[in-house]
Amino acid sequence: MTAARDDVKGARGPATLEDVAREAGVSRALVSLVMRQKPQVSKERRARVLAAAARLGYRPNAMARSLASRRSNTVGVLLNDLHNPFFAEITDGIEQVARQRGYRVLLSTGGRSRAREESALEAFLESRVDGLVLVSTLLSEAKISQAAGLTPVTLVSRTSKSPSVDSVLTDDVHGAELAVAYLIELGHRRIAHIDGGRNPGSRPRRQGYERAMDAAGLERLVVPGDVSEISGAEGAGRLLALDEPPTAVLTSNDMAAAGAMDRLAEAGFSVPADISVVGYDNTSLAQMRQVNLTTVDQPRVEMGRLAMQTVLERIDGGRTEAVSHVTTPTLVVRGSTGPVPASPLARRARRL
Amino acid sequence: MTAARDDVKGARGPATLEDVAREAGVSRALVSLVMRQKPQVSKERRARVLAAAARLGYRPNAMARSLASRRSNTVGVLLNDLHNPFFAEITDGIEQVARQRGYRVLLSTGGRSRAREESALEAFLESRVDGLVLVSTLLSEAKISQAAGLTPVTLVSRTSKSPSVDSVLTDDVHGAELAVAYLIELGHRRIAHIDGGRNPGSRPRRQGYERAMDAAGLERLVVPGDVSEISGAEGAGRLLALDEPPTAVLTSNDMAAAGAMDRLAEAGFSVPADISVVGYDNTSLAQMRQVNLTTVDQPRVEMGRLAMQTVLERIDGGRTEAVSHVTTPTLVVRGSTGPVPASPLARRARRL
DNA sequence: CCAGCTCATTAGAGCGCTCCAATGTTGCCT
DNA sequence: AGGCAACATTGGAGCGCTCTAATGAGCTGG
Repeated sequence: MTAARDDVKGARGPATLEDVAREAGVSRALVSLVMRQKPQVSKERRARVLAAAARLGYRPNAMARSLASRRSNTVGVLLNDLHNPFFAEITDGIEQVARQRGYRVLLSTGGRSRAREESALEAFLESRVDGLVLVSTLLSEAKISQAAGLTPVTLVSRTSKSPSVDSVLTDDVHGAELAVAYLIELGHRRIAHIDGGRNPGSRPRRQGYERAMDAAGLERLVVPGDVSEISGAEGAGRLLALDEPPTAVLTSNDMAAAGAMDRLAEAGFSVPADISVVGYDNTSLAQMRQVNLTTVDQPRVEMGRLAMQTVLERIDGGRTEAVSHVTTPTLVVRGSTGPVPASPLARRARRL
Repeated sequence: MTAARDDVKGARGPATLEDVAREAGVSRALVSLVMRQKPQVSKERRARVLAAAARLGYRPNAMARSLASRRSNTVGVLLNDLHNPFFAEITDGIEQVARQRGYRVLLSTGGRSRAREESALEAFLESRVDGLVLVSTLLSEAKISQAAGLTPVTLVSRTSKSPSVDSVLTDDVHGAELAVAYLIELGHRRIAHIDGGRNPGSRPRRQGYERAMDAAGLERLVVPGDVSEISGAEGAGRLLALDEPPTAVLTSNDMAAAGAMDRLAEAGFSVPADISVVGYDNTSLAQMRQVNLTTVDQPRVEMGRLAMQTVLERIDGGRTEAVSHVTTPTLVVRGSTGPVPASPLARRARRL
């Protein structure tokens, strides 16, 4: 009845293929065939092996399996920041495809630190994952193409010159342009941008902002920042400290926008009556009614799916030329934007 | 200059220990010793090996290493829901300790689905992780103790009768009592609870609610739900449809609270003027000024740290008796709660 | 000057699995 | 009845590493 292990030379860890073979009275190879669902096994043998395996509570050792087969059936996913809902949504897409294709997904975070991303990457490489999806990674070009030399790599929200790296992205320049164009349409002239720093995606977004401002003949107003709530708040603080604060702000992502709105509210400004705010990503955060943020949508789940498909094309399909999928962003108008206030100067005067 | 590989019988994957040994003119064992930073290696040899390894771009194969050493130096972390910031914060704590103790963390999500959690657990078990942290897991008692029989398991926000499973939790009964007591103090009598369903943590929270209501001689009002924004919104909808809606609501977590507030706003109710809302977890969500949610704080990062420490005590320290760390929740009062409205009936009349 | 040590180094046997070539076994056709 | 497919099954050689016990070198002391 009982486990039927612990017999030969005492309990030694979990049951192995060999134990199952002995228990079923067949060869190790046969058990291996059964475990891998190979067709060329007779019904009776298969049943016998399965029964023996169940009796012993056998669970294949993934390491041994990968070592021998040289495939781990696993794709590593490196997430820039677990706190940003954007990454959860990308991951949803990744997992959908992985599940349906029988792949395993292993997640790791960089915590918005390049050093931590590097060590996570190293760990994935040492584990010999079959492929890698790097989402908004902070990793250097060099590290990325080095990794790509070892295993298929797909970048999400980030580009690479390397000819062996695929990518899935959104046309962020265009996204930012959409946002700025909309603000201009609302009558805003003094439109600021809180930069996203060295985060991938931030550069094209700033470029889009600049391009749209230039095209409209408006003066650029960029303050440094990154993609966290804190930095959004700081950026807003900087803008409010100006002699002539902007009437609208485009941030580099939704979290920064939330931080900015927070700070604006704290300073007694009302959004959008006094100042309009536009985010980027259309994460669940932006969708909350309390936040109700006008933002630029990226098809996150679809991007995740695409990324997984792309990496699998190299793993299974043997594709070798780099591909780059670029999706089109759309503006989602919500309550954080409104017409330019009648007299911005009056407001400023009030504050003095 | 170049890679110096691809020589013997063509390019065959990444460099191995053996390649390095050959390159350095030493035995495989010596290279192994150097790689594992063992002290008993002479300075010159060590340098020679390191140089050879660098020259070949050698990267140890984690699978082979684990297979041979029977340790993976990796702890698997199973997260219930990547979308809930609660889990990101727990993970922060886990990673802090892992990093400082030289352990590797592998993340996996259940996506709030028991089946998916089961397959993620299975994957971890097959990979022979050295330990497991299950955060708010939906897994059955049976699966959990089965897993615990194979590797150290620490539960976060969940209990288990199994004598081989450790846990880190918050006194949720007390937390919910705090919240209800506060609402009562504000004058509320009609206080509802949107249940968290089968999610771990939800039961004690409901019990705390019930206990506090009973103690105050108030009538319980519980509607079903779970821990998502959607369910919070639905729960709020149910409550609003009552003949006599409550003047205050305690939800099972912050996300549900956000959903509920969303729905209340949609229905034209103002929070807290018409109705007070209390969440649970004090996640970053609750802290946002736009949400500004009164909630029950759990020391999330500390809980994550504790969980990792606990699992490492079994792995490294050899502890075998189960331990259970219970932290104390505190109420964080913010803007979503206020005194009971003067005439709740008037408001109701207004809606008819 | 060599026994007796210490210490760096190495050979070799696994770890648990996959995979290929080789070995039965059965059935079918002529 | 003999021969040959076709198929199920197996032995054994790895996969890349660790670990133990054994080896060899260098040193000390009597």
